Amino acid sequence: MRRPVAVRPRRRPRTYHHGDLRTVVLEEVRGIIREQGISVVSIREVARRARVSHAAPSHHFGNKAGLLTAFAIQGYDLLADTVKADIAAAGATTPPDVLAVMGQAYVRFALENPEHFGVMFPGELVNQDDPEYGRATNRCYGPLMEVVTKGSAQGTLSANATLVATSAWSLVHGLASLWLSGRIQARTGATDATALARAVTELFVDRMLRRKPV
Amino acid sequence: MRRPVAVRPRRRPRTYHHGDLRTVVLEEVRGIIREQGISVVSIREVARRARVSHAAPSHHFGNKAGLLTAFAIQGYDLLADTVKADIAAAGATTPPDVLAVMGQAYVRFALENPEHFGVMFPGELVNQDDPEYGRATNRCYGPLMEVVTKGSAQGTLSANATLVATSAWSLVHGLASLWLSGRIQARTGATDATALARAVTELFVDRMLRRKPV
DNA sequence: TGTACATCAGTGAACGCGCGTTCACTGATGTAC
DNA sequence: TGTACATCAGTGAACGCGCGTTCACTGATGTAC
Repeated sequence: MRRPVAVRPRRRPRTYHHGDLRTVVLEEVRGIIREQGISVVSIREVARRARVSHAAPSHHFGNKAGLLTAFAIQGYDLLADTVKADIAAAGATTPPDVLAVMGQAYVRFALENPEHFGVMFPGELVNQDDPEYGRATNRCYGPLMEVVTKGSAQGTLSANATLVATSAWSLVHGLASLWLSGRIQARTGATDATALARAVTELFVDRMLRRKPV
Repeated sequence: MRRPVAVRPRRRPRTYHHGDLRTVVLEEVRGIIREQGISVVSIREVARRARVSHAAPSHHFGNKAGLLTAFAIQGYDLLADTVKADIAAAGATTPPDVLAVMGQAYVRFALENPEHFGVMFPGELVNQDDPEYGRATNRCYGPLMEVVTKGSAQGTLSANATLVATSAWSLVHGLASLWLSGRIQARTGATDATALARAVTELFVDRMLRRKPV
């Protein structure tokens, strides 16, 4: 079975040690969700796609909850990176501008990574006690709280900053969720999610954050 | 096994025909989700709780997708009823007022029926081709489109009414989702969802719908 | 440069379980006469 | 009021399947000397 001649040609004749199995397994999780849905994710299916024995993923992630927790953590890190990069790219500095960019980045992340987004939020699948999980979520919420606090102190955001932050977050989260479930397209005929996200976000910022009070 | 003397005391010695199995099964679906999570829902578990053979639910719903579709349909009907009742109770008549009430009713529905809410929106579990499903969702979206169209024609809602409607829907959907996942409580320390929903909705209506333009 | 050895990553077999679906059946109900 | 019969609702056994987890193991790697 381990002879150089390939008895099972599709079986990778590579080394015994995979090299980067952890990364590959997380990619396969994503692939399964994208192609077949989250209910199909299993340790055995993921191992099959990665061409390793089904005990190998358990070796890395402990159990199924550990696997999905790792996938969710990857999602939070990616979200934090996306938001950070977009703020830098837009050169946004004032709290209202930063908030507007953050909102669009949030939606962009969800649309580009629906597989992660769908695992990060229901929460039922994930081991929320994992300290890495807490660290990763803090990387996302920290910047939001920071900008809201700053804007509140400066007076560039209205006094009830927490309420505004909650509204902003709800707005973009709901927009992303409804778009991903296909409801918005079905009901409004919209086809360009990015344009819609920009319109919704800018409307919100203009009206709610009084960027240019008249 | 069917003698009057109860061999298995917990087994209902009732009639062979259950009488209202369909209703009971849907209640058990709700119970399972509430107590153990949606991943635990299965035809066999639902049958166990209803004290019938596991073939009985299949007889009513065809298969598992049929069961969850029926549950989602029940949710949409309940949502439509909730919104309708709240509008009537509030005596709202102008489009902005109606929209504000609808938003709060949407959140109230989600908070009071998290089990249904969680099945209605992911969509992966549900047979969306079911004509009853289409009917039930139309009962929900119809009134929203109606009030937006009316307000747009009257001029009581801003011209880009579809954008406002999408924003409103996203806002309350996101608020409900994030609250149910526990994120908002964890991050803002809020404890009263109803009060928060009122505050968010009223802020939105006041700023976005220009009820009293200054 | 070579060797011994500890550590690590992945294997493969085994376990017990709960699941969805199907099917011939049977008990109960209700309707026609 | 009684009877025959069609229809309906629920039964119980059987099927094959994929799953998560565990465990003794083995091949590969890397480090100390």
